[in-house]
Amino acid sequence: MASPRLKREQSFDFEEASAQEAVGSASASYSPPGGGGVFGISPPESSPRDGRKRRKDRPSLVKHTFTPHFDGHLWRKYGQKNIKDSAFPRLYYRCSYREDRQCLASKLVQQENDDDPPLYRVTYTYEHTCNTTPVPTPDVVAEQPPPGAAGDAYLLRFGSSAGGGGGGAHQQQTERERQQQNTARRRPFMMLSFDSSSSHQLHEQPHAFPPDGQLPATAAASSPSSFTAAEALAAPPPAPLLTTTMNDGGDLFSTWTRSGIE
DNA sequence: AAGATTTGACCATT
DNA sequence: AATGGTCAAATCTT
Repeated sequence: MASPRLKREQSFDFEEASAQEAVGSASASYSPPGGGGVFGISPPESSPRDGRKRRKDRPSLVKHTFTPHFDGHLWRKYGQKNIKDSAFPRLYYRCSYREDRQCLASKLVQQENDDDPPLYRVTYTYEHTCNTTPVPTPDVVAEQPPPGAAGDAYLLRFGSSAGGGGGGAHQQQTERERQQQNTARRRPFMMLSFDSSSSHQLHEQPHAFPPDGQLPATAAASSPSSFTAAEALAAPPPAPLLTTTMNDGGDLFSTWTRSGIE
């Protein structure tokens, strides 16, 4: 129509952000058909209409992080939608090389809390086939491998991507966000260097862990390198709930919930 | 000017 | 029917 653009006031749904969003959903976690990469992703096969594919057939990996934009890959935002069950909108990103390398990797970023260090739930879909060199991600995330590969094991990665080729790929999105949001409340990134030299990162959590929950976080302190599910398998907690808090020093905060997909 | 982002609308799935 | 996800055009920034 003649209306170039109707800037509609985006009235956010102030639903009081009740913490009752998908609590203990009986939805299955998702069962990947075959083995693949980290996601156990299967080839896209055929995409008649492009995009609109069955959400059920898409492998997804849910992660929690404070820096959803710093995962070592370049993403291009292609959409935003407000979810009914969430007080914050959901951001849709796709690999910047999607057209260049047909990288179907995509991710959904959704803010869960409005805490000082807001926690974002990132849902990765498909794996990167762009063959790009991921940059080190100074962030702490909790990965949940698809069931079937190793059962209900989780994978905690602290500052993953040890490669660090230094491709010099600056995150344009980050700059963009800073200008647009300009929250001025965000403190500089937390450089979490899990090195054996310093042992004051993962411990002294003010919050009490589950009685029987042997949080790998403690073990992580001992294992500066990447923490593998194998370690966690040593003592699988009865409750699939991981809650890692960070002390006032502002360092770490991991939250993993089994109800990733709803 | 090009690329990236934003917003609205359409469509697919549930 | 409702929600979520994606596409497309327009807009903005670099």
